[in-house]
Amino acid sequence: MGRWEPDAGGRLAQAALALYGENGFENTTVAEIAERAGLTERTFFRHFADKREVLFAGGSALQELIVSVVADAPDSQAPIDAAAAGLEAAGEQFFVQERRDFSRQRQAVIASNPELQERELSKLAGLSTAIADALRRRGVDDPAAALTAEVAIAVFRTAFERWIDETNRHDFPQLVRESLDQLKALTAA
Amino acid sequence: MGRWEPDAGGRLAQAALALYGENGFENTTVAEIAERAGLTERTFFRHFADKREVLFAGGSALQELIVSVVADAPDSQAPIDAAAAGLEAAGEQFFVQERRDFSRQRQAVIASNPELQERELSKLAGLSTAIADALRRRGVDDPAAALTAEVAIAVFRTAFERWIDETNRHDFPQLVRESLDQLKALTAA
DNA sequence: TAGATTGATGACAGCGACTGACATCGGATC
DNA sequence: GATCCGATGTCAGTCGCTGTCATCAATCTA
Repeated sequence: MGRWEPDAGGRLAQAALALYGENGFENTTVAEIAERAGLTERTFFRHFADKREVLFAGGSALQELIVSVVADAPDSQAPIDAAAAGLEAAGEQFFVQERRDFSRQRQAVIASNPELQERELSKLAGLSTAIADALRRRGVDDPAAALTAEVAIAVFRTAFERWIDETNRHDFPQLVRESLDQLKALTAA
Repeated sequence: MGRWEPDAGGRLAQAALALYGENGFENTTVAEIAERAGLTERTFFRHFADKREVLFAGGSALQELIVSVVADAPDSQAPIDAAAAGLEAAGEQFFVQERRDFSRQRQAVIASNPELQERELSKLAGLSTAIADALRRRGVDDPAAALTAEVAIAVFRTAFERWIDETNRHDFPQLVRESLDQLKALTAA
């Protein structure tokens, strides 16, 4: 048995999401989050750079997975399809049925606060440049790489919104494919 | 003669840009900005919502101009061309030769600080939705309106980067047209 | 013209996000 | 068994930002 309860970061993230949902982001203090997690405010800032980051901690693993799939895609695959394959793979690992309620709650919190929306935009921009870099390493040149990455982000957002939707019955990879097909049809017109 | 020196907001913005450039955004306190402008910290926050916003105050006028041009574009014009016309008009009014140094300095400050980059992303996202709304009012339906707006933002960013560039000799509207043409050629391939 | 009103600013107290420095102590290492 | 290490606690401090009330020149009003 360790000196402390395990998974301090996870407990902090869980407490934060719960409190942000209950009282709103701006009405929640970091001290309250830490207290619910059985820790101190100082420890919160050792695990997360700031009060917003606690909602985006999982993003780096997501990004790494997408980038690795794009990097390992067969050469025959078109850039946009390689990027979409990355999104599908991410969906299979991160956006699964059991996490839908969590994702919904998290997204509701983000949607209700401008500071959190700013951070989300920043994270998506970072993901876009990471995908663009991966495409360039595949030999795609600019500005095609950057544009393809931005389109991929648009597909990702669309698919995620649909996946979150109450009435949705499809899984994330399928929604990625549908969104991508619709986009292709649009640009073909 | 008034009770106070005129243009308090302008003086604050000027002092802020200078200090951010001299010492960096995070090493500059709002009290310092206010002092250089001959005002108090409290007054700063009456003119600007927060320490970042002082660099983005002009953005609303830019957005309004772009939206109005998009709204008044002839019906015969394709959505993307209407959006581009808005960007060109904005360039003629805001991105003129005399302001190039100012824009460069401002952009250098933003580029050197993540918080400011977040705010800029947020402003561009707001501009994108405003353009998309204007296009919808012209009868463009989704998702074409949203996608066209995002493409317009990409064109704007590209044109702005080139306009800022030391070696550039072209004016902003021309760079908008060039960037748009390159983008069209890309999607046509 | 005297008095009321307005609007931009100042003064001040206070909260909360975030940081630096140092102490603590169970577990791993040698 | 001594030593080191790493996660946490404690505490003081800075700074962004807000609420509240006072000030006072300009302007309006009776």
